[in-house]
Amino acid sequence: MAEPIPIRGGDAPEGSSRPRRTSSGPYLYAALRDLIVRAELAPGERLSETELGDRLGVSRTPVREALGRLRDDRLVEVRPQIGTFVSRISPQAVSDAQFIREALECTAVRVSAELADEESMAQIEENLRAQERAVARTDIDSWQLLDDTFHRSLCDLSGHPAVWPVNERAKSHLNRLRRLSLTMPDYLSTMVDAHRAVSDAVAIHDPDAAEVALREHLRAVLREVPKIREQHPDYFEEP
Amino acid sequence: MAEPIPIRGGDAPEGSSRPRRTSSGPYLYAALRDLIVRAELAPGERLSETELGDRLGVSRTPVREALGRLRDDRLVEVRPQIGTFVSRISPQAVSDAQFIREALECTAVRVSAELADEESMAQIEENLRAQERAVARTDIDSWQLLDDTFHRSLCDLSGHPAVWPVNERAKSHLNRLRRLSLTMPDYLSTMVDAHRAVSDAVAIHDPDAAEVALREHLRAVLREVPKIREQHPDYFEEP
DNA sequence: GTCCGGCCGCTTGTATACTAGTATCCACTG
DNA sequence: CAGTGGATACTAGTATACAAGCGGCCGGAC
Repeated sequence: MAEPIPIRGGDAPEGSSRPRRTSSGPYLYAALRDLIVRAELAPGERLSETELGDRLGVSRTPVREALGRLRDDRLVEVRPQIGTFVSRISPQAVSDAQFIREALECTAVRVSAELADEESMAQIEENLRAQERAVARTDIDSWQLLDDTFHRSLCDLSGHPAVWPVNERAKSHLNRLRRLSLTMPDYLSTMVDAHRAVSDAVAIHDPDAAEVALREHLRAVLREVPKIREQHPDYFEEP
Repeated sequence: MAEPIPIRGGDAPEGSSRPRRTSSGPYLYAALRDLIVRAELAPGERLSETELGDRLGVSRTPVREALGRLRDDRLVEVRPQIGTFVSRISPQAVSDAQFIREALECTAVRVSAELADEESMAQIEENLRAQERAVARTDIDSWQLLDDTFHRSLCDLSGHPAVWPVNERAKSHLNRLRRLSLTMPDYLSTMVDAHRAVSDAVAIHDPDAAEVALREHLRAVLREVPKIREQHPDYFEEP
């Protein structure tokens, strides 16, 4: 790994005086999680608290705070006196994450289908059009952000804002898989079609159809697992 | 609050040499969460990292680790340069927690109803009998532990061990409510009856009945909210 | 050549020192 | 007497020093 600070999206723009009074923990957590999900920190890779601190321009303390949260997410494994390692992809963890995501999002979308109002649906429609534009120019990064916003909007529509953060933390394992499978050609447009199916069902206040469409869509990622495992066998756990 | 270490279940029994090499963070987290759920640390109460460290016999560092996790759970609110406070009960947070719990446990119990085997059901049956004994002698503490085990067993039966930790973290807000409402007389036996209804439905592999029974059971706690709010108005948020 | 043992460098966990920002209280001013 | 400004005693965030354990490496013995 290189030396400087490879944090995505640019680091603190406001001057170089690093010592803010607001905790940098959440920032580091998001940055490291993103690096892990993008496999820029590869599964199995060893992480050094001191080295991460140096590269990120902070001391071990906030780094440890971020690593602690990543450990709660099971994205890293901390072995005392030995080291901290990026978790390998565990089929069980992926299955569990899928279960949690389906349970939360599908339950939420049922409520959302009942509560959906014109304004929210207009926003979601706008998001869908932006997805189509991103797909047209094969802009995977933009699409992935829009995808996240889409799912989050549907979830928030249920009126339970605390659900998404929980879902997002559980979802990391799936994101990591998806990140490795996004090379497929027709993958993106298929996804957008599925999104529109869910959106349409919500718009006409049909909870059953929305749930079915969403569940089907969510399971698409799982079907990529065997291919990915074949491409990157060292990214997976032994058993 | 008193001076010494009021940690429930006794503190480290092995000698007094505190500096183990295994992190005490999870231990402190569980201990503090328990104190908050039991309202021994009252909603709105100010927590001092230094004082907690002194009372628990550790320095600020592991205390901060535990408080960070509690902050993720929204059980404490950290205001930089001001202080750390036990979160007041937020109706929105309770509603969100209820949503998450219903989504996870009800989805899990459907799978569990399909997978249930003789041995697991025998264990659950044993747990139910223990619950009845605990209720018979009005042993609330024991019952609450058994109740937790019951729900966890049903959840784990689904074959997704990672679900319960997520559910448990989200569930804290509900536990705090329940802790305040457990004074009701017939409450306990009603609960055990509801448990048995769920268990029976799972035993005969009836996902629909199991889900309905569980959902109904889970919503029982919510009905206590108005009473509790009347008894402890200062435990709740302003709006 | 092979195997065993001790040293050394690394790791995480913990304690402590330091920084900067907030609120409170009290003295001083109008 | 009322109101305001500043010293002060806190707070959390961060950096750093220290403790203790594990693993690899190297040298020596057989």
